[in-house]
Amino acid sequence: MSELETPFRYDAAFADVIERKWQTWWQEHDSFLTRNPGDAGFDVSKPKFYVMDMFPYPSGAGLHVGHPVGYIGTDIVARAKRMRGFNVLHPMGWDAFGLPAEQYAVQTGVHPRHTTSSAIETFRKQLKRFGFSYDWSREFATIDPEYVRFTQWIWLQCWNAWFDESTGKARPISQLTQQFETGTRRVELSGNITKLWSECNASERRAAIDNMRLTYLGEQLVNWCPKLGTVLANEEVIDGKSERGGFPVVRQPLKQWMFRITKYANRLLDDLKLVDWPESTRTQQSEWIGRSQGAEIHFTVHDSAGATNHVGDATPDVIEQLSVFTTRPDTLFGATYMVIAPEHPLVKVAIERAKPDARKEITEYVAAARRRSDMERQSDSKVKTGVCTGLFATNPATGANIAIWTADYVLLNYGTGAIMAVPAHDQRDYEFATAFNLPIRVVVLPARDTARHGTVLGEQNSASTLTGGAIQTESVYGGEGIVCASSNAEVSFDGLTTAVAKEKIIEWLQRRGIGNKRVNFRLRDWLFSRQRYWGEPFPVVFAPDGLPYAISESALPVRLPELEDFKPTESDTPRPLLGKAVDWINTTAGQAGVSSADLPANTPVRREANTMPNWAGSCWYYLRFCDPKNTTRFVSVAAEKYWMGEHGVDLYVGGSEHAVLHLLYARFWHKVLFDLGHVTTPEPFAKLFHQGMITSFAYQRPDSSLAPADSVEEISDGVFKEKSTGQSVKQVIAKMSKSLKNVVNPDDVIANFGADTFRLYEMSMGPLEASKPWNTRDIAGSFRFLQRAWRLAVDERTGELLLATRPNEAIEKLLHRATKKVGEDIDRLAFNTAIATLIEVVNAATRSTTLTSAADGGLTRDQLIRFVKLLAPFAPHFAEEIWHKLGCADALATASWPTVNAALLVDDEVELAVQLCGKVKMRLLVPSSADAAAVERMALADPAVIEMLSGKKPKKVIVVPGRLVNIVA
RNA sequence: GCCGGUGUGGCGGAAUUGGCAGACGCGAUGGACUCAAAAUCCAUUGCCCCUCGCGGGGCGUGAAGGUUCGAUUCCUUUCACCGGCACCA
Repeated sequence: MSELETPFRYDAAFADVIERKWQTWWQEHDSFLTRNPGDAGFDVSKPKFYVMDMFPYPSGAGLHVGHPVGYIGTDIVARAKRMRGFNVLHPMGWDAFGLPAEQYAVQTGVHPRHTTSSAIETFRKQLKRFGFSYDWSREFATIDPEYVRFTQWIWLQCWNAWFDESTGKARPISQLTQQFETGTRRVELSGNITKLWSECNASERRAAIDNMRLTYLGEQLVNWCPKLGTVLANEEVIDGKSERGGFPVVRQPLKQWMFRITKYANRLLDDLKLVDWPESTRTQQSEWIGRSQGAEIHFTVHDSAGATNHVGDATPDVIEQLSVFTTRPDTLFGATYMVIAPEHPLVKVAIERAKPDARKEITEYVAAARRRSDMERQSDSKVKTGVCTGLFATNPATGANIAIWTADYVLLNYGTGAIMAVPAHDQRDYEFATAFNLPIRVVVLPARDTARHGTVLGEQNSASTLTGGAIQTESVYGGEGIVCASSNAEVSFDGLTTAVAKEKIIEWLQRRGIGNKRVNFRLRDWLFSRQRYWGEPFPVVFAPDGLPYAISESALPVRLPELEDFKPTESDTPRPLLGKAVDWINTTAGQAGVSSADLPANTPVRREANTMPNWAGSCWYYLRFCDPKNTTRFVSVAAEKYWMGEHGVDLYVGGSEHAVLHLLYARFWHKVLFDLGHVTTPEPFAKLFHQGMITSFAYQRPDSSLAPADSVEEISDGVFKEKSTGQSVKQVIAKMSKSLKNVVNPDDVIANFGADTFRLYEMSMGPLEASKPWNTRDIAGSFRFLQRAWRLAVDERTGELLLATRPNEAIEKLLHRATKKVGEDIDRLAFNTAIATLIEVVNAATRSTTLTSAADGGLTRDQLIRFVKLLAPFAPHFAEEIWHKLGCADALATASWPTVNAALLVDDEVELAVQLCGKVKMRLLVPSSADAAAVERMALADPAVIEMLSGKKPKKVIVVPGRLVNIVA
């Protein structure tokens, strides 16, 4: 009945109609088509703004309410920037290679291409329903052959480049060859031998070059599951068994492509200061890179525990050298034993030399350590395990004979895979030493305890009393201080501060030729091979001699072969799935596209059967968006220069889970491209922002297990009971998950309220960066706001505009304030407060309107135009509908943002709080022009203030103009 | 264990640079309109106390201290929750 009376009411069905109408209209009018420099209609005079989302991996499950959070945020920014006169690049695409599609193919036989393209269809359709202002003409997926072609091209750029340490930059391999040929650089062979290029044979020359390329073949341990026939990620391995199926997993070496990202460690670290990123993300990256300064020290290893207590005394049989990296060379005199990683080559030597019992013990320990995943080895930090190798080393400072142990708390891939253990000054070494009764020697005293002397402590950690004073060793002193007990016949470092001692000891080590200064990074080279089907093939083949040859650029892209069956085969040795494509693997150099200058065309070759990881496609997609249709270059020079500008992408929004890997890998590729002159900015992303997670309510039972949302009912406000048992449960916040039945589908929400309401709701939930619980009950607030705004502007009975004939002064002021506030809030991505401001405008204007005299209240035509512009970035369909009702023919998208009249931002009078000793007692109206002295006079003259003071003399009066007066009496 | 983050009404949150704590929304309560309901509009809504009422007072931003005329904001200690993760030598 009411629907008959108000056919133009803003309800879900009406929202659906206008939203689809304007989405079609925008598409037909190319409203969001972005022109590149050189295109017809490109406006050179406008500044650029490149705002981008982290593109999604389209999963079969479709969009989740968490996906749009960031997309709505960037869309608001994109729309506001357009209205402020920027050329805006706002693209969307698909990260489309990935494991889920391949696993689905294993189960069903459906080709990943089909799974992926139907998931893309779903995602695109769902995203389009939100009315995002993407330039859909730039859409692409990382699986598109033209995109793969340039992903492979970038890999070839790395193949054809080397890192020149002298300039700290990548350069083309041709320049390296030139240096060799002219003799400016000698060829380094193993064992510190160098040769001239002319003295080298062909294979030495080839090795010299291959050893310098940014991408190289390296042997790496992988978690191979013979039964599943696949390599597993660390997280997929539990207790040495596969997560799926519980089959045994072995760590096996495998030759794979690597990137020399470590060459860029310094630049990746230093350039973090060039970008406007969240501090926490920059910290995470810099900790991941993990630069630490210290020394490398070489110890001599022998297999006798023979007494060699003095420097230069008896020289036992020296077997090997053992190098360690330490950040605390100043504690060398305190090194009372050494530990090597179970995978360290020296362990093999120890096993060979050990007696049968010991040999068994060591072998078993190493085997056990190898079975444990990295995660496991690193998580239980309390219990230290290890075995003595039977080998000994000489501490070069004390001359002492110290035992070499192996323990899994030392990792092979950090530093040299070996440490000198200083139990008095390192927590882990201390725990290990006390567990195995190893000696502890104090060599650093906190600065204020310099009167004490250090010496070798007893075996136990219990307060060891020493001559000259007690040094408590229940607590390890890991800080800096004053060196003690650090003298030998040659030198003394006693009394020096930690910083000075470090320098002096390194000098001494260098003089003796047994150590040097070294910077170490935690960052490791990037393993870039996967034994999967659904990834980019490498543009490389192997000749009969086993050496790799690059496929020439003109032969790109290398396409994946068709496969019928995606099931991996059981195997004891790791092998890539693509090995099944026998006909594809075996080809000739000519067919594969290797230049005949490198290999004769009829040479039989084998294709690389590994594929690239998921990261490859996401490493450079922001560049492709600048010029996605280019068939001759990965991006045109002009488009890259214009859209990337001086600092790169102006705003990049995505989840903080990508804080390290994706964002570090993309920076690395970008820097390589920068060094080779293909891009113009040193960094890809100027400003980064992480949107928060959308969580959901979950219900916790008294035993803290969680009950599915659909099994719980709300008895009264905030009181929940489980339906089946009647047990009361507590409402808590949890991640959305299928098992908890608390996943919200955005399609349902849009069907019930419309896309504009959805956008407003997600943006008003709280700060964009915060994680927030979805609460369906609250959506009504955003919906009612739009309904109220609609009624303010439009007669629900007739559909005609309701316009005031004269402006209300208070509303005019409010509108100017709102214009300023909304603009500023969009700039700082504070959309929740911007929306609150818009609500205030509507509420104020609504209140001044009575139902019968519309013409006197509400907004004037001019005010409504401005209001609709402010609302447009948030609720674009709604705004566009009213905009066109107002008689405007062009798209609201490019209308100009309203200007603020500064004069209307100030009031004649302001209300100040009057405080007595910091407590608000009353309020006082003063002219806003009054200065501090005048305000003080007025306040003290106010009768209420005089009464409040009751004769007391004010000691001090603080006036904060426009805010408050504080009288201290 | 370490690092990072967050704690503000019944709920989501606001307070941008040390200056009136609780904007805005949800929920709740009362009223108007209606035969009635929905919708809408109006009012109230941090907690506690005094008061028939008008009013008035106290407490209050996880907890305890500190700095300051003044602290949600700065400092110290501490608790809880969330996220990440390394035994990094």
